[in-house]
Amino acid sequence: MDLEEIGKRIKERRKELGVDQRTISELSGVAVNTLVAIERGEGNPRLSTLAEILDTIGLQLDLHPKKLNYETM
Amino acid sequence: MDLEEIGKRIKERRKELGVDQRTISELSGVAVNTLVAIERGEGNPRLSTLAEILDTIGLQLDLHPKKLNYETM
DNA sequence: GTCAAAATCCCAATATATTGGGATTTTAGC
DNA sequence: GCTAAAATCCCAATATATTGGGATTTTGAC
Repeated sequence: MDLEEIGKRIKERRKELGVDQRTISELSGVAVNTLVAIERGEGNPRLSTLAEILDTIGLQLDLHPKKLNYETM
Repeated sequence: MDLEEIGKRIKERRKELGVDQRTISELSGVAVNTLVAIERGEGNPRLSTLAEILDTIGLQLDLHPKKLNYETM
C-alpha cells in the first residue's frame, strides 16, 4: 500500500462516484493541485490531507499487522 | 482511525515488541522527536514518515470503504 | 476534427512537518 | 527515595507539503 496505489484507489473510487476533481477538492477543502498530485502517486500528503480526501469519497484508513523486516530488535 | 488512535496503536505495538523510541527512530530513520509527537497523537505526519514507522514495527496501512457523508454529489 | 470540460502543469508564496541539540521530566528497578 | 533509562519538551534551522492563479494538455461527446 504505497503512495502510488493509494492514488490509484482514490482516483478509481472518485470515478465510481462520477465526480470530478474540482468537486472533491471543494467538498474536502483540499486544493485541486494537491489532489492531482496524490491521485498521480506523486504526492506525499500529510495524514490530515489524505484523511480529508478519503473521508469525502467514502474510504477509510486502517492499520493491520504484517511481517516484520527484522526479527530481532 | 484518527491521528490519536494511530499514535496509540503505534505505541502499543512498540511496547509489545519491547523496544524503546530511540531504537525505532534509528531503524526507521525517523527522528525521535517526530516519533514522540506521533505516538502522542500530536503529529500530522507525511504519509512517508508514517509508513516508515509502521513498516519498522510491523504494521501496515490499508484502505477500506465506509459510509459516505454525502449521498448526493 | 470541433468544442467544452476535465485534468494536468508551472510558479511563487505560505504553512507546517522534520530534524538535531540539549535540557527536563517520568518511569521502573533496586 | 536513588538512579539510570526512557520519554518528553523547547528551540532554531531546514525541508517540503499546500495553496492559488493562470496556462496548457487531454479526454470524451457530438
